[in-house]
Amino acid sequence: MARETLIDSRQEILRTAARLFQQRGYDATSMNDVAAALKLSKGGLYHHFQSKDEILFEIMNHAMEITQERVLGPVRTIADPEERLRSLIRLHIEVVLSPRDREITVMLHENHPLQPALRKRINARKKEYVHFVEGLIAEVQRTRRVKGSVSPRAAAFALLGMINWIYQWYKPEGELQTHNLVPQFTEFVFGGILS
Amino acid sequence: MARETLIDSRQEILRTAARLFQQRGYDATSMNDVAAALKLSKGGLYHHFQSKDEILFEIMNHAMEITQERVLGPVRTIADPEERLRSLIRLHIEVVLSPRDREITVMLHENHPLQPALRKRINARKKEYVHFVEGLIAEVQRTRRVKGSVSPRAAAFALLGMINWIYQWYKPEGELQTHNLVPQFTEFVFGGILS
DNA sequence: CGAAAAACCGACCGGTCGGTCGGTATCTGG
DNA sequence: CCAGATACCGACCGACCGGTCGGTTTTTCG
Repeated sequence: MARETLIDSRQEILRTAARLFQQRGYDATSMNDVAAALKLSKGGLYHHFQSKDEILFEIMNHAMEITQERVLGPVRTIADPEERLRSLIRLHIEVVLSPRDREITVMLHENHPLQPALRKRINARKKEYVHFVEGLIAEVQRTRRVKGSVSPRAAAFALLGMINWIYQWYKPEGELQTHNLVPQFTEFVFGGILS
Repeated sequence: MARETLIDSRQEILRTAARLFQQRGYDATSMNDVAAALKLSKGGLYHHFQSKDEILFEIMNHAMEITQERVLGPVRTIADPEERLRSLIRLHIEVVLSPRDREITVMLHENHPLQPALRKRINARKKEYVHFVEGLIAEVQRTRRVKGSVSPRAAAFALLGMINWIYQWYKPEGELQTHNLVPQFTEFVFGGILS
């Protein structure tokens, strides 16, 4: 079972690294820190990954896969466009706030440290997602026969901005929590502050 | 004019440092980089600032002052609440996108590197701003007699998120530019995607 | 003009960083 | 049980980082 354990090790390293990167930031976290948190030496850590860059890239890639599986996947099965958008908002918020998935926050925050070649690959996947949201919004507007003073593109960026920014201010012990954040942000998207 | 030139020097250093921090990130920019960009030696740079921390803190402080002067100041003179909010949205977007004010982007992105004591002071000023927006939204909802399914607090975070996130995707050469971004985001805030 | 103050230089310091490498322990399949 | 592969260790490397300091140039102003 060499193959399996190697994959498992890599996954566990990525999980721990993602946690540390989110807590202290990528640059402020040394490979020694990551190794120590795994009760490993730095040399041992380099047995599994070639570079710090590779770890960050894999974390971000994993984050995109999580988005694919936990947001896009479920959402695509929903027929009604409006319900599809509502679900996307809820699932996206849940993924951003999930304490299990620190990869997402790392992906949202740490683009700079990635070397250009790898960053381009991540950005390409991000663009796909924006396009999906844009198309979904356009579909909702069409079915509702909206005159559409807000272009789907601008609306998509606005929607993703308000959700992706959550990690900057969210405190689990605060008054705004997942269960009341989701309905309120959903209402905001559909009707603004005057709904 | 010793006093004046010293202040000017500091301001110029802050401007250059902010530019570099925004382009390469705070951690990836060394004090040598900053000094070189100013045609200065590292020793000469340390004649004006005690530490890299201090520079980052001053940049962020400056960013808050810019917000105060260019957004809150003008906005306060407007009597009508709805018009006040519309102006705030426009001015805030313009400040985020202004190529002159890189301090804003640095403040938005680089909270982690700041040492806790200084970070708390910046966060306090940020909170004030959120409160102001929250109050303004509440006022608009009151004058419009909205039943208010979206709390002013959630709406304020949504509004600030969609605007503060702009720096993550905005490209000056893209199809979405300041002049069409402002009206569309404004519409989005007041009426969501169905307006 | 001249002296004090401000601005600046560049060599240097301790420390840490990402990454390497030769060797050892541990595990696995025959 | 043994041999080969895998996992891991820990000492080490060169580079660079933030920051210091003694000395030199430039500016200011009486």
